[in-house]
Amino acid sequence: MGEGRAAGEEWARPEGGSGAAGEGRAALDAGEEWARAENVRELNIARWGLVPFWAKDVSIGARLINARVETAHEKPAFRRAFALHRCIVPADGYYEWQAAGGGSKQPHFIRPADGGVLAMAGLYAVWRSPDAAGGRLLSCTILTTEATDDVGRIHDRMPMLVEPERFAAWLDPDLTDPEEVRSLLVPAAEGRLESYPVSTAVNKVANNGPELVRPLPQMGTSSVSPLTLF
DNA sequence: CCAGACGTTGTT
DNA sequence: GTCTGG
DNA sequence: CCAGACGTTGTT
DNA sequence: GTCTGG
Repeated sequence: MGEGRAAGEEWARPEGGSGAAGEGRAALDAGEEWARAENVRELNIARWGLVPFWAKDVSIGARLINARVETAHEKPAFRRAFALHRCIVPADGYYEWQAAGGGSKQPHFIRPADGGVLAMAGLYAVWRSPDAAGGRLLSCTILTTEATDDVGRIHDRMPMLVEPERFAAWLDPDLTDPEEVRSLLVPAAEGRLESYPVSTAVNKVANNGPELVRPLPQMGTSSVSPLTLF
C-alpha cells in the first residue's frame, strides 16, 4: 500500500495470559506487561509506523509503516507483533496512486463498495517512552497484500483486510502460531472495494479534511482542449 | 567478537 | 540522487 | 506514498 | 532482542 491518510484509531487486542513463545522469553517487552494488565479489547490511538519494543528511538517507525503479509511472520521487526500483537485499523478507505502519463500520478480513494468501514489488518507495539503519556508509545503498522483485480489496475498492493467473521480469531492473543495466524488472512472478495480519482491535494501531507476524499470532477475526454496535450 | 540492521514502495 | 519527515 | 532537504555553530 | 555481515 502506498499510503493512507486513514482513520487514526486502532482497535487493538492485547496479548493474553500464557507466557511469551519464541524469542526473548526473558525479554523486557513493554507490550507484554501492558497486555497482561489490560487483557481486554480496546480502542486506542496509535502512531502509524511500528516502533518495536527493542528500538532505541522512534525514528525506525518511519520505515515500518507497512508489513508484507507474505513475510511479516519471519521478519525480525514484525514477527513478534505478528504472533502476539495484532490489531484492526478501521478506516473509511485509503489512497493509492496510479501511474499516469509522463511520470505523473493520479491519486485515487479506495473504499468499501457497500459504504461500510474498512477493517485493515494491523500489528501494534508498545514502546517504553519517557515522553509519551503513561510512559508508553503505542504504534502500529498495516499489513499489505497483492491487490485484487478490481483495484489492481490502480496499484498492485493493497491493505490486508480482516473479514468480520475473523475479527475474533485475528485479535485472539492465545492464537500465536504464525501459520495459523496466516491462515486467517484471506484475499478480499472481488468487488468488495470501489475507487475514484481525487485531487492531488492529498499529495501534500499538510492537507487534511473531507475535501481530500471528494471525487475529482470528471472531465470528459471530449471537453479537454487539444491545447492541454501540449 | 563487534557493528549495524531490523522495511516497503516504486524507479532507474 | 538519496535520505528524512510528514 | 510525496515533499523537501541536502549544513554547522552555538543558542533558545 | 536477534540476526547478519565483516
